[in-house]
Amino acid sequence: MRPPTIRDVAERAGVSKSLVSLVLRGSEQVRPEKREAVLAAVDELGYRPNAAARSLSERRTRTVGVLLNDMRNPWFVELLDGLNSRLHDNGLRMLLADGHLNRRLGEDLTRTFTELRVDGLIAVGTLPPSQALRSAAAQVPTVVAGAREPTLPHVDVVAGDDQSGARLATEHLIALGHRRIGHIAGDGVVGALRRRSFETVMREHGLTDLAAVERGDLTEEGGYRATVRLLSAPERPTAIVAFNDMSCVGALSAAEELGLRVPRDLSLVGYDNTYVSRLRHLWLTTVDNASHDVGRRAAQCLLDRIADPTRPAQVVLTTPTLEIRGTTGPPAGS
Amino acid sequence: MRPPTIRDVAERAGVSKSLVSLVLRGSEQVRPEKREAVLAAVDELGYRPNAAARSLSERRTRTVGVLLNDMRNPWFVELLDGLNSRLHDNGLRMLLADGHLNRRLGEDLTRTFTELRVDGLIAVGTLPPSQALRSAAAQVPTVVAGAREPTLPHVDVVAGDDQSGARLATEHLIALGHRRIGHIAGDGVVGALRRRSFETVMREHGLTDLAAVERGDLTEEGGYRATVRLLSAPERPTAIVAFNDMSCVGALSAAEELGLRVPRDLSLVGYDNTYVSRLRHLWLTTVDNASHDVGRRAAQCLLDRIADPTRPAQVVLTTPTLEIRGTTGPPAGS
DNA sequence: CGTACGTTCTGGAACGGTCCAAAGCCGGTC
DNA sequence: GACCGGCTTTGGACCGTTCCAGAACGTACG
Repeated sequence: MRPPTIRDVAERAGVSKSLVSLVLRGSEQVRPEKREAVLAAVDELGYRPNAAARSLSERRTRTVGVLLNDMRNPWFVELLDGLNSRLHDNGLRMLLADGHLNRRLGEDLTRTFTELRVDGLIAVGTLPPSQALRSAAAQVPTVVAGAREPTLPHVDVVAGDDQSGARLATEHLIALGHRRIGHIAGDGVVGALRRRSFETVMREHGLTDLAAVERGDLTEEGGYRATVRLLSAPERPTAIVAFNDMSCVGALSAAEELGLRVPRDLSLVGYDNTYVSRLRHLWLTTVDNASHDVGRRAAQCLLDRIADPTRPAQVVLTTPTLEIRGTTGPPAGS
Repeated sequence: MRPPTIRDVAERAGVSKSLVSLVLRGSEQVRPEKREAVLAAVDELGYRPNAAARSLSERRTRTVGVLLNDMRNPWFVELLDGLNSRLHDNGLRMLLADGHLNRRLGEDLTRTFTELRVDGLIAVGTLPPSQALRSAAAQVPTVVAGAREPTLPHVDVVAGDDQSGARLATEHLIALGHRRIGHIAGDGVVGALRRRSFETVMREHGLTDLAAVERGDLTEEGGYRATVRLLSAPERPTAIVAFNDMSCVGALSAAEELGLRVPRDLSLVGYDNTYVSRLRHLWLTTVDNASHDVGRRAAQCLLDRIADPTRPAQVVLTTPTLEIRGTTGPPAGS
C-alpha cells in the first residue's frame, strides 16, 4: 500500500490536484468550503507531500547541509542550536553529516550533499582542506561557521574573534599577577590567531621572554602532553592559556598528576565555554565565543547568500567574553 | 546556469539518456567504448545525479533518518559511528536530527523524515513518547537503538543489557567491600531496569536495608543533587552506582564539595563509557555498553526489517562490560 | 539467403509534485 | 443580450531520473 499522493487527495475531495496544491501552499484564492474539503481529505488519508517530488519541481530542497568536523568535540552544539533556530524560522531544514565518522569510510560528504541538491552548505569547524569542498562551494552557497578557513571566493566566514578572545584570556591572567604564562597552541588559522594574539599581549606587557608555547592537538591527550612539556621547563609557568576546553582539561590532569593545585599553583583558561567546561568538577575559566550567536549569524549569512550568490564574501566576527570560573586565580606568591 | 542533467551527458557522449543511466548504475550490458564515452562526458560536465529525481523514480531514498534525543549528552557518539559504518556498507546514507534542538521549535522531526520518505528510521536514546513516532513507525521500518522504549508492534529494539550492566557495577562495588551503596536513578524503562537490577543484587547479598535510591535526571545537575541527598543521610553510603556518566560527574562534584575524597571516601560508578568518563581528570569507572556494537546491530536490524517489514519485532541486547578506572576502590575502613 | 537469437541500445511512460495559461463562473454595465 | 473583469478552478507541461518493452544490430545456423 503506497502512501497517498496529491491525486488521491484531489479525488477524495472532488477537486483537481492543482487546487489541492494551492490549498496546501496556503493560497488565499480558494473558496473556504473547497479548502475545508481538501484539508479534510488530507487528514483522512494521512497525506504527506513527497519532498522529492516537490523539490524536483521547485528546483530547490529547502534543505541546507551541515558539515561537522568532529562530533566528539562538543563545542559545536550551541552553534548548531543557533543555526537551527534561524534556519527553521526561514523554512529550511538542516541535514547533518559528521566528517570524522565519514572520513574513515572514505566517503565524500559534499558529494552526498550535492546529489541531494541542498540549497546551501555550512561548514562547522575547521575541516580538512579538500578539493571537494572547493568545488561544492563554487556551485552552492556556502558559509564557514566557527572556523576561519578555507577562505574561498564566495564563501562567508562567521566566527568568534579569536584575537580578542585570546587577548581576554591572557590579560585576565596578567591582571591576576601572572608573569610566566604558557600557551597550548592549536591547529590551523584559528590556532595561529589565538597564538599570535597571546604573544602580542605578552609583548605589550613586556613579558615576551616569559611566554612559552607548546603545540597541542585539540584533544585532551594533546593538551595533557603539551602541559607536561610546559611544566617540565626549569622555570615553570604559573598559568596556561589553552587552545580549547578539551586541551584545558588535559592540562588540568597534567597539573594534578604533577601534584600542582589549580588554581593555587597553576591557573588555566580554556576556550569555547563548552558544557564540559561547565561541569562542576572541572569548572574551567574559559572564553565564550557566543556560539549560539555565531550559529544564528551564520544562518543569516547563508540566507543572504542564497538570495544573492554573487555578493562578495564577508567575514563576520562575534565578540567573545570571558567566563571566569574556578581554574584561575592569583599566582601562589602574590 | 543549471547543473547538468543526464540528458546533457547523453548528448555530449552521443548516446541516449537510458544508456547513460545504465552506465551509471554499473550495468554489464554496455560496450566498453560507449561506457568510456559516457564516463568521460560525466567527468567533463561534472555531472552529479539528482537524488530527488532518482528517489522519485526508484521509490526509495537510500536514506535513513536518525532521531537523537539530545546531542548534549555524549553517549550516542559511538553508537552513531557503528550505525553509520554498517549503513554505509549497504549503500544507505544517514540523516541526523536532534530532538532537543527541535523540540523547542515545536517541530515534529518525524514529519520531516516522512516527507523525505526515508527508507527507515532509527530512534537513538529514549525519546519523549509521541503519537507522531507511533504512526511513523507504522509506515516505515523503525528500530530503537540504545533505549528500550517505545515498544511498538513492528519496531525492533537494540540496546545494552541494562540489567547485567547494573549488576556488574553493583557487584564490583560489593566485591570491593562496600555494603552501604546508593543509586542515582534515571528515567524511563532504562532507568527502571538499572534500578531494579541494582536492588536485586543488593538483595541477593542481603544488603537490602543498606541500599538507598535517589532520583537523578540524566544530567550532571541532577546527579549532583541526588548525591547531596544520598550523602546527607545519617549513615552515608560509601559507594554510588550512577545512572549514567553525566550524573556520575555530578556525584563527583558533590563529593568534592562535601570534602570527600574519591575513591577513598566514596566510590563511584558511571554508565556508558562516554569520552567524558575517559577524561583523565575524571577517569570514571563506568559500564561500557559496547555502543559501537549496538549501533552496528541496530543498523543490521533495520536492514533486515526493510527487507521484511512484517517480521515480528525483536529485542537484541548486547553484553556490557565494566571499565574500571579511578573512581572505585575499597571503602575507607577495610 | 532467411530466420532465430543474443547483445546493445533507445523511446516513452512513469514517479508526485509545481506552475502557468486558459477556462468557467459570476455579477455588473452599457 | 453582449461584454467585461475579478475570482476560482483546471488541464497539461515540466522537473530529472528509472524502468520496460521493443528496436537495431550483429552472428550463427539451417
